[in-house]
Amino acid sequence: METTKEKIVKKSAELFNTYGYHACSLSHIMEATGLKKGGIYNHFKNKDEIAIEAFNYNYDRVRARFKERLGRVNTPTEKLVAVIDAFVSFIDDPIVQGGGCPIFNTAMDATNTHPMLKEKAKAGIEGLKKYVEWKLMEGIEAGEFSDRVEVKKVASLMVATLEGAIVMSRVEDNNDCLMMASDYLKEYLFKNIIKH
Amino acid sequence: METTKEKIVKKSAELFNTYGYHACSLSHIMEATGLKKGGIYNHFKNKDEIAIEAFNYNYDRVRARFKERLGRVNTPTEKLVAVIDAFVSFIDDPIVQGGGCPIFNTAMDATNTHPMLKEKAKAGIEGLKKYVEWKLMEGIEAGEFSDRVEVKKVASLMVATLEGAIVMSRVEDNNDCLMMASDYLKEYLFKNIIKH
DNA sequence: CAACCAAGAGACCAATCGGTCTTAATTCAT
DNA sequence: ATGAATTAAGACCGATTGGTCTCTTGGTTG
Repeated sequence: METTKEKIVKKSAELFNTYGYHACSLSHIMEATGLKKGGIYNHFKNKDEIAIEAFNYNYDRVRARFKERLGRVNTPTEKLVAVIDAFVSFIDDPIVQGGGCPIFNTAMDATNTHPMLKEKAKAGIEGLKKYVEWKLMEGIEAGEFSDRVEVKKVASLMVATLEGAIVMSRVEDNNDCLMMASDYLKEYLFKNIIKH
Repeated sequence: METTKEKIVKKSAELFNTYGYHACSLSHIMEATGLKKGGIYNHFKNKDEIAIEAFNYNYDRVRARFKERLGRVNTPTEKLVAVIDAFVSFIDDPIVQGGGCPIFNTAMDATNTHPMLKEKAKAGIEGLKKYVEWKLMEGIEAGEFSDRVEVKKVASLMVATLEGAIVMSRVEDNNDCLMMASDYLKEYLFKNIIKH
């Protein structure tokens, strides 16, 4: 069974990701959880604390999604393709509910307005990049990828492209942009990363 | 001389771009303009109207930036490179003040919270893509670019990559990500778009 | 010079914000 | 079974939100 606190974190995580920190008020959280002020502030000392835990929850979910997808496949090439597909999967994630990538959303929402949250988002994006870098390195070490691959550059590019495409697909109300980015990156992968 | 209304629009445009619609209150606008409520609501009927005009102002500035940069060069190849450089220039634009691309920012800020503004941002991003598509077509017609270039796909990819990289550079407090994206896209341009 | 008019100050408003605290009810341990 | 501790309700708080309205002021025009 899910505790009350877990329910608050989960619902808030959805709300913060959909509307952003500043557009999501305590009344929204109260309505979504069916609780009143007392029931919420019994578990958290303020809104910031909810936001932080909500971000952690979302971040853990993102990581879990990657882990799950990468667990299904074996070779470095398959794993990199799975990374791309994991990003794509955020567009119609039933939990994320058309909200896009929670890490990137938080980054944008908090950059100039919420230092604590911004640092968390920054670390999150850094984590995402490291994850891709790691998979690239594995491929190089396994001899499957060219050792001339600029690991940091490619990882940075992949994350930027996919995150940008997620946002664009969201604002355009269709998946075209994200699918094109995904196709393109896979093409790039086979042409420029994988040894032949 | 700048009218009071122009001053309000300009200052608000900066504030909205830096903090987002929901994190920017009328008090912020009052402080930035040195005006009181009466002075502001004498020119606008509500906050939304200010936001819309501020967006238009920012959008016009983005377009002007592109036009200016593209006006300096002549060949299709140079023009495409100039498009990339124009995107890059948003990272340290003195007016944008580390706020990134106003169109993309508005898109993220408004997508699930402000339908009117979202539509404007959507149209703005569409406009950006069309602009790049246009420059690609010019290059193809001039015989300078390969006619096998998938115009829509490349334009979408370029915008997504650069916009994503701008956000990432902003949250990481350095230009690395954006510069890598810029380098990469230029490389891609010379390898896969330009005829040899 | 007088009349007028647009511009801006700032008091005022209801609604909402995040947050506190008391109180009632429930659960838990003894 | 009883006492203690946890849980949530909801009244309440000051600050701030977007927005209205009245009044003063400074310039323009007849």
